[in-house]
Amino acid sequence: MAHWLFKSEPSTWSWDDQVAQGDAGEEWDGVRNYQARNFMRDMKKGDTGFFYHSQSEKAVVGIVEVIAEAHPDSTTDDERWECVDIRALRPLARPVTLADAKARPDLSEMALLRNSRLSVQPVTEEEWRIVCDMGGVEP
DNA sequence: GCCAACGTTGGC
DNA sequence: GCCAACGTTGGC
Repeated sequence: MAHWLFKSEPSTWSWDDQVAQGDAGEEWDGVRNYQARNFMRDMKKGDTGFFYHSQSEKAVVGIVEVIAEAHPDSTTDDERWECVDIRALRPLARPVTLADAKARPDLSEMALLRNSRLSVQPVTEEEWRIVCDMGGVEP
């Protein structure tokens, strides 16, 4: 099972919005970047990911699960763009901030730190365990 | 609010 | 196919 990171501006789509969708989840639509789209195409049902708040908060706040694999993005007729569906699994006991992650030498290779503009990113098994541990949540 | 980094577009 | 111009994102 692979791990990922989904980035969102809380003012546009927040963790609370995601939680409100319950187990039905929601499309991760609106992505218009090939790299991010390609990562979504690689996702499998049951993969898990971090939900990251950009802008004001800059922290991983929750864990989500992929519940539907890549399909056309309903917000556009452009067939190039696809997205997955995700649902909220559980919040982190303590959000892991960007500053927290930067302070960890063992997270220095994380895509979040190396390419801050990528909105959907892969997370390695090791990074997954470290961030879950820092956040006080079961991996 | 600014600016650096990066992706995309379009002219040649 | 290259590269300059432009737009967007996100950290500070």
